[in-house]
Amino acid sequence: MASIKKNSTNNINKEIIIARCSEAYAMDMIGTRWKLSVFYQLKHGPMRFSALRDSIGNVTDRMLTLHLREMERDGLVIRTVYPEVPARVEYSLTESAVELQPVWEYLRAWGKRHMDRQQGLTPAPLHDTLD
Amino acid sequence: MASIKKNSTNNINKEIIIARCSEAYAMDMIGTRWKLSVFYQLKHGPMRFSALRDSIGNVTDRMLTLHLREMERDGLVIRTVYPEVPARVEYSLTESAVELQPVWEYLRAWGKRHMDRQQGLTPAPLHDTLD
DNA sequence: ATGCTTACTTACATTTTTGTTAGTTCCTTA
DNA sequence: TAAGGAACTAACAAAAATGTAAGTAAGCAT
Repeated sequence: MASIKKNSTNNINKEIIIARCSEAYAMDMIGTRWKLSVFYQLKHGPMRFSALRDSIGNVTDRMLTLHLREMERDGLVIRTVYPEVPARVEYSLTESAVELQPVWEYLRAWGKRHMDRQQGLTPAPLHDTLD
Repeated sequence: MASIKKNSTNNINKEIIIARCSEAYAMDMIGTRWKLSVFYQLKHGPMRFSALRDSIGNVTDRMLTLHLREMERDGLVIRTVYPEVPARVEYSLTESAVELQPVWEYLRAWGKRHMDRQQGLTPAPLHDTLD
């Protein structure tokens, strides 16, 4: 998120998948840590930076900024600066972002169903756990 | 994916989000590099490990194994071993995984629309790029 | 006994994402 | 002149995901 090495195998694989698969393109754009929270908070209208940060909780300024910047670049949020003092900056969802709503709803329902199905039959953890 | 530190801030944040938000739970389970490709390939029926690897292309044995193991643990794929020689192992989608199909379809359409909207108006890259 | 194939595993290296801490800038009010 | 709040940015550190290269087990054919 801070700097990317264009010709790493990692990045090349990512771009190959994205190029041939719009689902992957979409997933890549919406799948990182704080983006879902941003969608969720902005669902009912614009919010300023600090309100967003406080209502999400647990995000640092830096993390929120990084994710918002990516979302802005990707056409998912709009950033509006009001020339007041102290500064007021509001974020809102774009048309495209609003159109993702059905996905969240479906995934929410699916998630609940699946979680229930998995109850009780969850096997041992897959990875080593330190601590 | 190899080892996770239970009480890192990173992991704790992740678990907080997952705990209060089934969409996040779902996204967490389906959002890593090769999983979408696995869903896609297995859509029409079971496949053996090598076929999966070859049809995805660009995956290494290790990466494919890791992702399949997670998906198995998470109730998304079923692993069936046929006691032949050389070994034959087939992977297939679970009910739950099949029920994700609408999501892929929606995201595919959304991805295309959004990609078009973004055409031409793509600003400069967000991050530094080395090389 | 050796080689062959499939489906892995191991040990290690690199890249990417996430987090920590401490600034900075702008203008305003005390 | 100093303090203050909002919205950041910079430098650095840690954790997690991904990739590379080589090796392993099982057992049949040679």
